[in-house]
Amino acid sequence: LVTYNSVLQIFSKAGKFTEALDILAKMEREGIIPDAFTYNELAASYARAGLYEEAAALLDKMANKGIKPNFVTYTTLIHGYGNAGMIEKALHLFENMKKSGCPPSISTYNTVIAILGKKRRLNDMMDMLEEMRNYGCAPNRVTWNTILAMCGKQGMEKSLDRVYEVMMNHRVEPDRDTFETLITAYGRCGSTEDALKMFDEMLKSGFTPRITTYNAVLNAIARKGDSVAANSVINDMRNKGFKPDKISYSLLIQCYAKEKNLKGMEKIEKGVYSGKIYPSWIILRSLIIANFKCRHLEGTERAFHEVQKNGYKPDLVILNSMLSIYARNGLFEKGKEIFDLIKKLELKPDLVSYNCLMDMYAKGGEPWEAEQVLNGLTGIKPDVVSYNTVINGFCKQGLMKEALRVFSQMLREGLQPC
RNA sequence: UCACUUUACUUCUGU
Repeated sequence: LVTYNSVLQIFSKAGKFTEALDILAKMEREGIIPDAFTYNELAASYARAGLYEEAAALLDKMANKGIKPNFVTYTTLIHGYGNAGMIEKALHLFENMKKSGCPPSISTYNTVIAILGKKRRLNDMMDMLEEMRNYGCAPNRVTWNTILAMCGKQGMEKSLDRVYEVMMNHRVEPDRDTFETLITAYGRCGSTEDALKMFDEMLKSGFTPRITTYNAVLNAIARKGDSVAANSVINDMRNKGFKPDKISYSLLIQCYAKEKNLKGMEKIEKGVYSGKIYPSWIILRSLIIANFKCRHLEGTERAFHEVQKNGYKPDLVILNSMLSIYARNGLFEKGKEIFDLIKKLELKPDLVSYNCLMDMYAKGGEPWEAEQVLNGLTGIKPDVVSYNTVINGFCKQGLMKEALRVFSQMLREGLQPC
């Protein structure tokens, strides 16, 4: 049974569902009864892939087979809901878990806290910490790391300082993950100095950096667009025997973009397009976004072309960026092609896509067409950007009356002008 | 043999 579970785990981690399910079927054929581990592993792999419904369905399946879900099962499923942004479902399942007599573990609390933090529900998060304490569960290092990471993502530098201080006062020993979290968190708050300080602290505490550590440092530097410093980190890591990976390159690209340093970007592009640097999805995607941010049409198109050439399926962020840059350059036909491509790829244009489409008409001197798109939206609620786009289109043509008409329509929809 | 934190990118209007 353990052997089967291990094999199943390998397929699960690789995202190979069919193979994983084959293992399950094989177990049943051979009379090996799957246990909670088996189902938990399956649940985790569904959760990782964002298939929360399939994951949740396993609860019923387990019940049918007479296997009691344990706290790992619940934690996994709660995590799955959280990943998919289904926060209410996650909290609901957490309540059900307690009601069903399955006591939450510290990991369950950590999961819930992470979900609340991601959704910026800070008060609920504090409540959950309180509940956890009352429950007799002391925060562990993962809990602290979670809170530190959250402070960083929200850019709350003061809180970050404070939480770190409190953590120290509680005599919680930071580990390598803690330091990496701190480096990233300070970087996100815009404080490269503190990020570098944390890197020093980490070394002083006797931890050996890994590639993720260097990337965390690189991240802090890249946000400032200091490519000289970034390249010196790359050199450092090379000297320590680490080869920059795709994330390192991606960070370097972002750094150049921030700096509006097209020359620097070209240097990497040359490496990627000549095959010296492996054209991974992450790198090509970064190149599109970086060129897009620099409003560099040619570079954006080139990178987009490479994505397709290498057999990757562009996602909506990429396609919307293409729509946007074509709108900005008045390349109507190309924009239409992207819109068709979205459908051909069986993706659903989202509000951003439609806003770009409207912008294309608005900038092309066809505000009426833009308004038609606006009024033709089904299943998507236009937002302030949509209205602003159309209003702007009319204004550009000097059609103030029409602009005002759309403006009042927007007010009627209950949208606040800005 | 399973779960929680921990390195990249996140796109649209106006000024």
